[in-house]
Amino acid sequence: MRGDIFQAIADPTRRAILDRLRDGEQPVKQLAEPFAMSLPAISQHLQILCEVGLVTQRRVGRQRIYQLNPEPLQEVKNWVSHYEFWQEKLDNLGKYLEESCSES
Amino acid sequence: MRGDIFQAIADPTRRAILDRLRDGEQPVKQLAEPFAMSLPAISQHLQILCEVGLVTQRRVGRQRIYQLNPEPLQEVKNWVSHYEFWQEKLDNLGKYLEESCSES
DNA sequence: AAAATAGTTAAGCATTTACTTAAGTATTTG
DNA sequence: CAAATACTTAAGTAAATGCTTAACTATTTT
Repeated sequence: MRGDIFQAIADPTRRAILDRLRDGEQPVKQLAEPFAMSLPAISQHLQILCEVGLVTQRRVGRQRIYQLNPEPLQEVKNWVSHYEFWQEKLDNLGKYLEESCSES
Repeated sequence: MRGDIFQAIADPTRRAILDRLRDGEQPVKQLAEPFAMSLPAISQHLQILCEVGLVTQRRVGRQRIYQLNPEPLQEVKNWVSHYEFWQEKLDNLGKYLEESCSES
């Protein structure tokens, strides 16, 4: 299970594919339908999702059925959760001044 | 606040910088210290983090103090949370067969 | 005012990424 | 068995990414 999960979910198309798979397992063609993109492109995205374990595949006839496996998202959840204490802290502090990203 | 937050946290160096900032606000040089990378590289990463709002900066003398602002991580948390129902569902189903990513 | 410090901005470069089209592999159907 | 279907794999490409070094800006120190 190589590949980085943060990298895997960085691409909006890949996130949309995962979102789609929440409606249930689906063959590639059906999955690809809403995207303005070639089938190979989707196939490649699925490969990447598979490599980090976010999807699994199985064959049914000439179709490949892809299924969601959200378990690797735990790593993301865990990482984000480290910042929740901070969130509260900020909430308690109330509003603060927003600084720009590049003021000379 | 342009830029994609999923993209921003996709890079391991950037995540490490954020992790570091949990210990408190810091000037660039101090932040950069543990990384085997030039100062401009860190500065560029900070720029990207700033653009998605994950850090804010302020000047103190000739230093730029960077501070963590975890609020934008809420978007990530929200997205991931959509998959928690799924997690439970899988847990209840128990173990299932792991398929490979490329079996012919 | 000159030199040092802290950092950014600019320019260039190698790699990776996200596609594309074309060709190949299974499987099923006529 | 030939044609169609559902993909994947391969090869190529343009654009984005993550660095580098060199030059610039702002502030402080001497």
